[in-house]
This record gives sequence, structure tokens and C-alpha cells, in this order.
Amino acid sequence: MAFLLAQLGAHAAGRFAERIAGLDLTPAQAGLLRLLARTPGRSQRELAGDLGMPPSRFVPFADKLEERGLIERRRNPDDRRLYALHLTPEGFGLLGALREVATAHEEQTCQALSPEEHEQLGALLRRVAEQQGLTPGVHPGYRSVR
Amino acid sequence: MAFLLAQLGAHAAGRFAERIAGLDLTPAQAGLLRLLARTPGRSQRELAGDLGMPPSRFVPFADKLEERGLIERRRNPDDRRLYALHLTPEGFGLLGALREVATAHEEQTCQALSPEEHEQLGALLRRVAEQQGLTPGVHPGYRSVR
DNA sequence: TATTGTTATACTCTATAACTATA
DNA sequence: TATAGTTATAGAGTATAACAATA
Repeated sequence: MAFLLAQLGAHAAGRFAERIAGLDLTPAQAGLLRLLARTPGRSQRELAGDLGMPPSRFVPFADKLEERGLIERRRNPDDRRLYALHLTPEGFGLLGALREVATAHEEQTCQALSPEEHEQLGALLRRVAEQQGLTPGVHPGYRSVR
Repeated sequence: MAFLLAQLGAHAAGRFAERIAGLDLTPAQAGLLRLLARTPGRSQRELAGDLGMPPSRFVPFADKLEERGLIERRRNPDDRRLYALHLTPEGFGLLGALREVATAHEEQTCQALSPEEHEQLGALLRRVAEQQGLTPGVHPGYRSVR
């Protein structure tokens, strides 16, 4: 059953990656946008840690999103070594589109289940995830950026 | 919930990879051993396709397992272009160890659930996997070999 | 001296496309 | 000519470690 979980997880992640490719986003990029929506203003090192990538890789990764006008680097006046990363209005707009894609993906993935079963599955998975010590909303599978 | 599935799947896959590293196996290598146990004698191209890797990458991949004496390349007398791949007795032995690891991994992953809930979760996941068209026992997440 | 962000670099992984041998 | 296996190779992705600015 753990194997099924891994297999199905890879499948769901792959299909989601295909969908957001239509928004010109990779899973890791979508992850950063979600992270910034939840807790804005954090440093690059913190964010890199959450996404499971070394700081050196985070720099060009954030560069691309900044060039596209989706995120913004603001200097922290109290400690000028740090940047505080924020979503731009364009970033918030794309986040909305991302949520629509996620909803469609959710429905497509759980087609086989009734609403009650869907709910039941979610409850069981949340229990397992909590016991396994997973942080909600962040997963370590962003090793690859492409 | 699809996100939870992907997150938990990546977690389970990662923990499993850690466990089988103790047997000096990668997930892709374990996948090939399981594949050969189920349907022996297939060609390298077929197996490469199932594992989601190009034939050129399959060659050094199989070389390592052959050097370790876990698998065997047998020439097909009817068509001498093909190899027929088989597990050696050592390969079967390691497969047994692999199954023990998988059992321990299963228990560790589903600690949070009662036996009834465990069964229930498995049933729901199987339904979703079938509807999504997944082949039992094979998953496309073997992109990485290391 | 320690930490943030950055850059340089060496290394691994990968896919594509040639090559050979068999058919 | 087509296909299985193999090899060569160029490109992408990666982590490590050095660096500059600030604390």
C-alpha cells in the first residue's frame, strides 16, 4: 500500500506538472508562489530550505520569477544582508489561475470516488501525513526545478 | 487532497529509498528486480520502457546488477539480437530481503491507522489508481537512477 | 567572526544520435 | 530495411565551495 501511495503520488504530481506547464510554471515555481502567499517577506535562505534546494540554486530560480514580474525582492532596512521576498500583483493574479488549475486537477484525480469517499480518503491521508511529521503545504519533492 | 497525495507519495518513496540503500539498491534497481521476478525473460528494450528510461541508459544500469551477480543476460537462440533477462539465485535472495524491507516500510508508514482503516485506505487508493489507468507494480517515477 | 546572497566550477545525469550485429 | 543492443557525446542540472557585503 505504501508502494501504491508512491506510485499514485508520482502520477498525481506528474499530471499536475503538465497542467501548470500551461501557465509556464514548474512545480517548484508554483510551490514558491504558494509559500509567498502564505508567509510573505521571508529570506531567500529560509525559502530555499523549505523547497529543499541549496541557496545557490535558489538565486537563478528566483531571478526568473522576478524577471517575469511575479515576485519582488525588497531590501530589509534592519538587516541589509537579507532580502524580503513578496508576490507582486501579477504574482497574486497567477496564483488565482493556479488555484483554478488545482481544483480541476483535484476533480480529475478523484473521479473514481463519491463525495463521501473523497472526504474519507482525505481524512485518512491527513492522519498519516500528520503522524509522519509532514508540514502541511510543503513537500520535499522540489529537488528538480525544470 | 491531490496535493496531499503527491506530498505523501514523495515522502513514502524517499523513506523507502533510504531503507533499500542499506541493501545497496536504488528504487529503480529494486523495480527491475521485481519486474524480473514477475515476468522473466524479457528484452532490455521492453524493460527499459517499463522503467521509463531510454535503452541507452538501461545498458550501464543492467551492467551494474549483472556485475553484482543479481541478474543474468541470456542470448535468445531464436533471435540473437535480443537478450532475455533473468534473476540469478542471488537475485532471488536479495528479492526476499527486499520484501522484508517493504513490509517494515509498510508498517512504519501506516502506523497512524488501525488495521481496518489501513485496509480501507488501500481499497480507496486502488480504486483511484485503476480509474487513473495505472499499471499495478510499475510506476513512472524511476526517472532518476542514482 | 558569522551570515546572506551570489558566483564559479567541477561533476553527474540525461537524452540524442551514431554505430554493430542480427534479422 | 528494420530492430536490439551498445557506445559516444554534448547539454542540462546539480552541489560544493569560494567570494563580497553586511552584521
